Amino acid sequence: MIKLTRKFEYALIAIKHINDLGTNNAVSAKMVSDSCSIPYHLLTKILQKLVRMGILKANRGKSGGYIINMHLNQINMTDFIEGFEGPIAISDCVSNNGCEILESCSIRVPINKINSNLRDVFSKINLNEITA
Amino acid sequence: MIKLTRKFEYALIAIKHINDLGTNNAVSAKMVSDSCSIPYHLLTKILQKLVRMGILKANRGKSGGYIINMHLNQINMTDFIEGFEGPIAISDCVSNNGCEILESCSIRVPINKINSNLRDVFSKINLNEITA
DNA sequence: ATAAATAAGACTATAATAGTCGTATTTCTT
DNA sequence: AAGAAATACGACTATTATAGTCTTATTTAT
Repeated sequence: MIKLTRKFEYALIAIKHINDLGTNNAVSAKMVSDSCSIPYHLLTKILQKLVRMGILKANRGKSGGYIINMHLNQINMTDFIEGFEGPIAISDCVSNNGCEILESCSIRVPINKINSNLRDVFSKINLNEITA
Repeated sequence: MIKLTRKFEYALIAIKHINDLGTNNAVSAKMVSDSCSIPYHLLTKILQKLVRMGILKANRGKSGGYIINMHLNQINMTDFIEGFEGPIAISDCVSNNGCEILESCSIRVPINKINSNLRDVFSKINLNEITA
């Protein structure tokens, strides 16, 4: 119900590991995979997404790897979650997506309020607090 | 990732409907099912759980049904969620349940902090605010 | 050239959630 | 006493979401 996906956890762990090894050294997916016990191919897809999000920068080719591309204290968790997983929507009615009883739903308003509260909580936490 | 289960939504909708029809009239599962478009057999299991939680009281036999058994303003969402779905644990490490890298996990502390924040948010919302 | 790296998409496996079905039990009504 | 209408409960199936694997292409330092 309210549980981070494993991919999301892997993303946080990978970011921390890459961040720990310094801003100048590119860290390869293999290194992260070995150090953090994350399945290699799954990890590469996660890292590629983080590159597309602008959080990591990838150096291709031999002796390539990933480096941190943004200041982690400038990325809040709401943005990070929504960039990684899509909109925070505890119920379909929040995003108007596929709810069949939208018109008649009796709890739409409070559900949306809770959703808004959750976004607020996450927006006050920055990535650097997690990878610190 | 952070999404209410449909069962949980059904529970809220059902509680509201039963509450709306008054404290004295028992409301049958069939009535709730028809009014709220919730699959009957699924609903009955949900209602039975709410009875076990003490939120509803069931009258068995003909002309039986369910009535509200607790003041909804005395039930906060943390308790409700945890009674209905189990402990709020955004990650396995929160509950020490089945996480294989618990010892070496680099993000355990901040994850637990976020989990605690979430429980706080939910504990400030009472059931009556949702079914109001 | 070659080795070691990222990129990307198709595919499979597993787990969680949702929904169905059958049967037993209770109790009001007649 | 019988029947109808209700809750109780467990076993089963279907669907969906998540996790993980495999293959191939591309890039680049040495």
